[in-house]
Amino acid sequence: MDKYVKILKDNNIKVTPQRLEVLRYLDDNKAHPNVEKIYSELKKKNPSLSKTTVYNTLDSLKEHGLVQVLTISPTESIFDSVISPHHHFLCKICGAVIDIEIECPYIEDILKGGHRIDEVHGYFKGTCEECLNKKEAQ
Amino acid sequence: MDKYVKILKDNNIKVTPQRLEVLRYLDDNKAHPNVEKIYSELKKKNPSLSKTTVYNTLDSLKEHGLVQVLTISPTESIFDSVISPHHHFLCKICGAVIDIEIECPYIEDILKGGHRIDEVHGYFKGTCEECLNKKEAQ
DNA sequence: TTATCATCTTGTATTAATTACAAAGTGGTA
DNA sequence: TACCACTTTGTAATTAATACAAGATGATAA
Ligand SMILES: [Mn+2]
Ligand SMILES: [Mn+2]
Ligand SMILES: [Zn+2]
Ligand SMILES: [Zn+2]
Repeated sequence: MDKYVKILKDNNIKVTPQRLEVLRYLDDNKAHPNVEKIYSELKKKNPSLSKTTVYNTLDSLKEHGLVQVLTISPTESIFDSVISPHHHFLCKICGAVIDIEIECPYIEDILKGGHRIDEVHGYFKGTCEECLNKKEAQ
Repeated sequence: MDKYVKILKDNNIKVTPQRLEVLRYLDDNKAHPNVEKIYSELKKKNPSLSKTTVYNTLDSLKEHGLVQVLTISPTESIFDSVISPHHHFLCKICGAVIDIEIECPYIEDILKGGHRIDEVHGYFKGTCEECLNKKEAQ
């Protein structure tokens, strides 16, 4: 059985071509795309694709814990099919979102508090190495 | 000299009644308000206040490092006049944003990497203690 | 096989946060 | 007092996200 068909079936999500394509796109593109990027890329292969379907599919994948939604950008949600805990860096010049492979060491402490924690996000914002080099070259 | 007048002058921001009121509001209200909250509260005292002015003022305060902008909510920016590094918890039920008094221990390591880091955000999302208790009582 | 029915996709309309812009107001300086 | 740069205000425009209804799809059961 196709890898993505199995993922959807295992999560009791009905298998549709649109959902398979979104899932495949996220798995193949780890560069933290936004909705517009996912939509415009998939629309090349399937011109009748609706942006509403992309939103609905991403909601569904999120509800089943198959993607995480990052709020590192102040203007839009971006999507990450890597579920394992890691941090992110946002370059405020070029907009790139880069993985930072660290994990919050306080989670155990926080979990002892009264709140129930479902998501952990570590965000750094600044200027990426590439943009720093470009600026220096000027 | 008034505390807030001094803050603005020290940062070369022209002193205006609107800016003083925004600054005072943020200093008095640590509950992480959004723009709408700041605007509607200040409009009670100054009915001619424009929301654009609130946006402009918050931008200016942010540029001068006098407030930090949290992107913990997927729908809106929220503002924190506490600049010292601390983490935040968002209750996805009631929307409350609560301070978590911990600091990222990896900043030194990250700073050794190639990116320039200007902002550090630690976000936890889930259900707050109060909402958990309410649910249990049902 | 065919009818039924819930679910999904699509396209459009709407909402809501934010930004753009221009006109009017304000205040310091020459 | 006149000038000028900056600020405030109100409105229009933009844009991400959501709401909604009509048509498509596909599994199930008669
Ligand atoms: Mn990632
Ligand atoms: Mn805070
Ligand atoms: Zn960059
Ligand atoms: Zn709560």
